[in-house]
Amino acid sequence: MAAAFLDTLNPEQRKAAEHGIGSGFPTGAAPLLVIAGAGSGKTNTLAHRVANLIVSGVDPRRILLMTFSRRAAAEMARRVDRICRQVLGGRSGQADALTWAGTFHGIGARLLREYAEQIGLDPNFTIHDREDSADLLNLARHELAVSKTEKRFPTKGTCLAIYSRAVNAEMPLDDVLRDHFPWCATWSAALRDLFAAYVDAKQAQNVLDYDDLLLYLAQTVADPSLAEDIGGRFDHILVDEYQDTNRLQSSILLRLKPTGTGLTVVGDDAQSIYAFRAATVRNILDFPAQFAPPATVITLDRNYRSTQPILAAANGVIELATERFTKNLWTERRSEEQPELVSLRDEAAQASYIAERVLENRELGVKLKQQAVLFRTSSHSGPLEIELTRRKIPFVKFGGLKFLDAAHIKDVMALLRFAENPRDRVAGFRILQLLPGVGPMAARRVLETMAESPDPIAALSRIAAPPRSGDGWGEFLAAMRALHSGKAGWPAEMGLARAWYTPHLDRIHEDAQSRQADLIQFEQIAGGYPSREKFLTELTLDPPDATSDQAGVPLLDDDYLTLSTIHSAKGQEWKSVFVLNVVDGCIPSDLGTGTTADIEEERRLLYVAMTRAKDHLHLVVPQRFFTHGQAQYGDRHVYAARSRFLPPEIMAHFQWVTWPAVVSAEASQRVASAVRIDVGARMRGMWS
DNA sequence: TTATTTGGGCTTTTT
DNA sequence: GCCCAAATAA
Repeated sequence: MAAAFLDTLNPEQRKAAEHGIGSGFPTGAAPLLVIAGAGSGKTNTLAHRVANLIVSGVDPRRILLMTFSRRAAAEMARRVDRICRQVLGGRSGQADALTWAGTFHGIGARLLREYAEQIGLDPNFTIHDREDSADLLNLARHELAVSKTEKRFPTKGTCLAIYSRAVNAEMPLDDVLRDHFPWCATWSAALRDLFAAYVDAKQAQNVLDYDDLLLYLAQTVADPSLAEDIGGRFDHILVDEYQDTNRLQSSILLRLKPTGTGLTVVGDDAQSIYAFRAATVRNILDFPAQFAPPATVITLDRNYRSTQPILAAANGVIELATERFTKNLWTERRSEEQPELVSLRDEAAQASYIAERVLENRELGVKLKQQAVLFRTSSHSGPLEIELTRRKIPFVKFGGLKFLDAAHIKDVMALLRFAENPRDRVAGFRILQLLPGVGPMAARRVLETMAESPDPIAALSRIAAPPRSGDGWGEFLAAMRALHSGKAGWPAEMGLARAWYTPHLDRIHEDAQSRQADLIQFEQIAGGYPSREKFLTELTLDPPDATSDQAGVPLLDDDYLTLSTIHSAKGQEWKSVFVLNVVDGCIPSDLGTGTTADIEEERRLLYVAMTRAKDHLHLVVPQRFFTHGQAQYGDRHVYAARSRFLPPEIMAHFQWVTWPAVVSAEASQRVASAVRIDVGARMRGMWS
């Protein structure tokens, strides 16, 4: 049965798409590892493999597809659907049946709700995001009174990072402290107590944090009969971006498919950039040997994305890595244009350079949507965002601060979550303190009374209004009861929540107006979800990750420039890519230069950024770099050196440019003398 | 007990 | 600049 739709693939891609399909099918596919370099058609290959499985008779509902983000999952489902329609002649609905596509965390949440009864979990658990987890940890921290000791105890954020790494790397606490948090090593015993209290609190409140979604699932499948039950629901499990999974995730996978039958993992060891989240490149490197006989390995090293000079430069960067990588990419896309290494004065010049080049590109026919600006740290794009706004160049920014992190959004989320799960103390603590006259003490008393009762909402109704809470208390009770009853239905409940919150918003925030606009947008987003539970769960696991200069998300047919952290740019590509601040201290980040492993990860980060470009690549090097930790327009700065990942020996891969081009003194003189301004009027204008 | 002010310490990437 | 904790005022 020659499948014509696979003819578009190259021989290696085709091998990956056809592996194990044939004799002994559908249960006989031996484990497969695909090492897929940047731009090697990885997503396309994986989509063809999934489509091929479906076309060959595998029930799509029995395929589990794990991706790194929901966006990636949706894209994969879309492509599979398209291929299936092509092959099966327009019969639709095949890929809709690809019901098990999502992130490890998302799949975990879904399976845990389904198996809750069997593992002693209340299926109505709510999920804490990182901030919530840190807040709960903080409450536990205060109760243990470790915050009062003479020497400063690690902050809640650090505590959570330590906890999270121990869980995700499946490492003992002391090893984690030694390897990653040596300055906290003296707190080992106190941290252990704190984590124990944290776990107790989560269980008493019926909440799970991100790590629990994996941890509970791992514990569930540690039971052989449950593992067989869950693993048996899927004939095939495919995992994308395997280089960015951690030990805990690989444990889950191996317990689901101990023999590796039906297992496919895809990834690129050279693009591993999530070690800070306990991802380990060992997962992908050690994968084949986990099985007997070992997994088949297929390498895709032909790059279809970038021109040869861009690839040569990227290969140059990654070849200097201390660890040898498994492959070098090659391409047949010739070009005369080398990547540019642009040297300029400071970040302000960097911003105008990019604005100008972006517009110039657009004149030449490259739409804004086909261009992107990438950076190591979200805040690095600040000056550029101001410049773009000034020049009215529309942009959307990915990564960094999220919509959901804004205080007013979190307030409304907390109210909804408290109604969903009245035992969720972090949500309750936040909401109660919004009421005038209610502070930490009053809130604590209310929550404690609720916690003791088998029916917390009834208990809440009986509590006497805290002194000085006024009308606020009655209104709060009414809102809580209405929301908890669920009578209004979804998304009407969102309107209810917003109506309750609006007076508080006006009272608390100066800029209530713009925040109110956010909330209206938030209500619209809510309408896209079928229920409150789905809304809360999915928004926590997959928050909208873009912010833009315009109110609301731009329409899909609008043209806009993409600004993104390098991490958030994973898997994407643009015709023209600019990388900001390719300077020691930014790439590598001065915070990430502790160990060799840290530095190597930063090198891969630059490699990932460079390999996003198809035709044009600009690495920008500002010579003067303003340090943070000071007022805006302060002048503390350092003279930055070009990133250590661009040493002299690979400079031949780049074309050097300085900007602005040197102008003769005479010309600049003429420009200066033509300018006339009234400084006095401007001074007076400052006060009128 | 709550609300507001002040001073000191830290400052990344994300499911 | 932002978060946090301690100090101070209501």
